[in-house]
Amino acid sequence: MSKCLSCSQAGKGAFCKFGPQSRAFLQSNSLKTDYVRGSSLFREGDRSNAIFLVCSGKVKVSATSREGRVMILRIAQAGDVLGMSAALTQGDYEVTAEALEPCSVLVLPTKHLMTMLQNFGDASLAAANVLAEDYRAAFDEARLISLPSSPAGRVARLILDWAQDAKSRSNTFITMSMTHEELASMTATTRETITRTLGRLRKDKIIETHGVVLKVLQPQALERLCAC
Amino acid sequence: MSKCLSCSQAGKGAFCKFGPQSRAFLQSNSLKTDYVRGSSLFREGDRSNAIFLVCSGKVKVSATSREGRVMILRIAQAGDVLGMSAALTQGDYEVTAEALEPCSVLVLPTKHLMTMLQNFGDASLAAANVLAEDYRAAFDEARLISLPSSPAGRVARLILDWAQDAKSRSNTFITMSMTHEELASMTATTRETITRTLGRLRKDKIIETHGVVLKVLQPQALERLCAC
DNA sequence: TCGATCGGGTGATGGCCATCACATAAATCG
DNA sequence: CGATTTATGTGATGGCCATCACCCGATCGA
Repeated sequence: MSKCLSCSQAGKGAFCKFGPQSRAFLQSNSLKTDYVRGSSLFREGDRSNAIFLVCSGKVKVSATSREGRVMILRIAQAGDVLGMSAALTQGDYEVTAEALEPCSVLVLPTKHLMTMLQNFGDASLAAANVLAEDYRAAFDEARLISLPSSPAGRVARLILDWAQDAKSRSNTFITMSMTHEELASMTATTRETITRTLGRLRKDKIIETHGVVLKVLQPQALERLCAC
Repeated sequence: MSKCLSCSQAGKGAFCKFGPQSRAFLQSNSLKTDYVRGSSLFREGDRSNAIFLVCSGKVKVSATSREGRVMILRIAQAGDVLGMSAALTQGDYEVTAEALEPCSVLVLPTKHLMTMLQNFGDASLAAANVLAEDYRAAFDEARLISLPSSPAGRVARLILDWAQDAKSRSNTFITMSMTHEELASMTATTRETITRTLGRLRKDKIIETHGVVLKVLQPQALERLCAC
């Protein structure tokens, strides 16, 4: 299996599986850029001019209200592509992408993206897959927020999603390297509620935490809490 | 300008602007189907086997929790395409699509969709645009629910979105043909809260309603309420 | 025409959680 | 190492809203 252009790993991302032609095109028309922790790849409202292929590091994708309330949509990792929707519709970025750790990113300007999509079939298929993933992420977020009736339920839902994710990597532990503040932004609640909810789950022996490691003791209890 | 295959209007949907070849392919491989009010085009969890091009009528797109809590993602109309994401990823439908009025729909089986995407460039571009729209709808929904801190704020946000939409059609009125129950499902709140919130907005002379017609008197007041 | 159903309006109540305030722990940095 | 920032924990309080209960009017179907 061919390796991803720069992830230097057999990437699972849609843009990691290009054939020789599209790969060469991507390589010669994109610019590898490094971002330090805290810097922005692009910001909500900026005119879109490129797509971003994450090669290493973690990128926080979020949207902000005028009041400063933040909604975290997802955490992108190696293999993920950011800014596709805005590039295709020639509009503004609808979200802000910010490096959570030092990141290495391939930046492909929109005009080259367009050329690539027109000339290489595998590239347009990959683009469609990227969009489908973006859609799923947004849909899952909407579902996470809408369906559970209470903040506590949303936290339970989030933990269950993580557990699912961990299990898919045959891992019994969840490594949660996010602050309570960030968790609050993902579940449309406040930091204090996150602290209290996690505390209560611990007290009730439903979860167990050791530093960043989180273990679910009673999945059914979480299911009951979120009820969705 | 060529007319949409079956909308019989200069459709604005991505699939309404096909060239002669892709149009002919679509026509000969899809099945025009009518749905009565209340019937389902497809249901959440069903195996995806086709995409649906709405030619006339309105279709409610929603997701449901096990408890029966409903999240309405959007109301699709003529020109909209449903089920694209599930078809492309060969997965299950993640939402339920239900006819709100008698609907006429073109049903294109997934295998023919795939053939079409591989053979016609304009079709794959259109598919990408459909996905981008789906993404925006889900994102907007997540944003609507996440960012305003209170149910009342979300209702205000929803009305503002409608006003925006109406203004883009140079219309000073909003025609709101949805029940309070449905509004509640769109804003993650309850019917009673919708009734009370609208009542209060009326009392405060912020909005005015006459039957299904709604008029915004003080947009700034709504902005202040939702604060996003 | 008359139930039956549905959409809408309203009161009472109680719990949850947002907000404010402050205290501690941990990490970062000079 | 001290000092400052960041992350977390916790109490008190009050308001909003989910829930339950009921009523009314309109619409629909037989």
